[in-house]
Amino acid sequence: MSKANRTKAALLGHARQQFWSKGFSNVALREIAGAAGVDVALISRYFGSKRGLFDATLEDLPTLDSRAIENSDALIDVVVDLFVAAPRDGSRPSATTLILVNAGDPEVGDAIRKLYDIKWQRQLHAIIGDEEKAALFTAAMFGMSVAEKRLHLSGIAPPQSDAYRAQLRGILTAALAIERAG
Amino acid sequence: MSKANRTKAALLGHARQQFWSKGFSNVALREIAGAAGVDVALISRYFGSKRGLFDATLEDLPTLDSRAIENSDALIDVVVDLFVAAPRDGSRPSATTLILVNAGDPEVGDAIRKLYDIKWQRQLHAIIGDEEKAALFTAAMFGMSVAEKRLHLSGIAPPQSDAYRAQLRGILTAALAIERAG
DNA sequence: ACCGAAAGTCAACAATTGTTGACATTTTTT
DNA sequence: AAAAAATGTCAACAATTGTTGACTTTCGGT
Repeated sequence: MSKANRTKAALLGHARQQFWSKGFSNVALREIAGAAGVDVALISRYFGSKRGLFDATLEDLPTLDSRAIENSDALIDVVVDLFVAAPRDGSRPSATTLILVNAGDPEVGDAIRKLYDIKWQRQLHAIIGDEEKAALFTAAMFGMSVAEKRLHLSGIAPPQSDAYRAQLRGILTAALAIERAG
Repeated sequence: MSKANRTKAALLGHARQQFWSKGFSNVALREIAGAAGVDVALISRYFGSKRGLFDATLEDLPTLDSRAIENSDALIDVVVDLFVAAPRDGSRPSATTLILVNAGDPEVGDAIRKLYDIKWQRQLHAIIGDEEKAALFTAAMFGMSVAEKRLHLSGIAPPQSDAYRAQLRGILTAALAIERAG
């Protein structure tokens, strides 16, 4: 890897870490450049603008591969594993966190929501086969993410315990079991 | 009401509307002052600082009165009513929205979470009587809030329809019904 | 070793933002 | 009506931020 590419990668890594945990507007480019041990000007050169750098981090957003998941039970396994496997040291904030911390930002909010729709919601709909259940499933996912990562509720089990898996599995299963309304 | 108090109230109202929908750091004081038809300098005079004005809006955070709610069934009714009654025109953003849009803000995030704990989580715990169920209940609440107000998922029913009430009631009931893990 | 491109630094910019103090206007009190 | 207090405006500040262009330094190929 060329020197420039290594620098780009370093910038991208720190950018993701910061943008995805504090939100687009709460991060100063000089922080990112400083963390990467490089001058701010390189960001403009390599990524065009702050927004360009942010958009580049969005490439890292994981996709739910609907072909590899046969039914709702398998889906729950995959999602639970994703949640449990996510590092808690802040080195790689989750996709749900990305969405949450940018929820109020008028500049990037729409772009993120659109991306989430394409990379997650459509696959969920395809797997679950019911738009309402897919929406409630998403609600359960984000709810757990907020409760654990943002509110730090003491009623949520430690993130890598079996009890946590059970809670997560419980609410996801329950969301899928809600019978159609009206 | 004195002239000054009316101005204070106007500033406070627009501040709440903006802070609670876009987040603390995404709002410029000149926007708020402009909306109130007054000069920015008055904010410093009446509220000390931007943070002072923000903290003043936090007084409006609704409290869950645990004494008036006898059991979990009544709790669900109250919460569903709160969600359905919330105005959707942005004039009075909900408490959940306040927390979500400020999730990534290092400056005010902690203060808000502490306040939520005092004004909501403890009451929920008292009513439900089980810390784990209270946490899952909160997760369900926030999940629905994200799914509807932020992600605008088409699988969520229109916010004031009976179908929406049913969805909300469904996931809240389900959260309380999850049997203890491990 | 030399040359040129690649990689990076530095200083300065314009815009925005929170905050402050001096000043003007309005309202109340004497 | 005059004085005084309350209310509000205005201009300027210092700090921060994204962005740009000119200048250095580093490095690979000849």
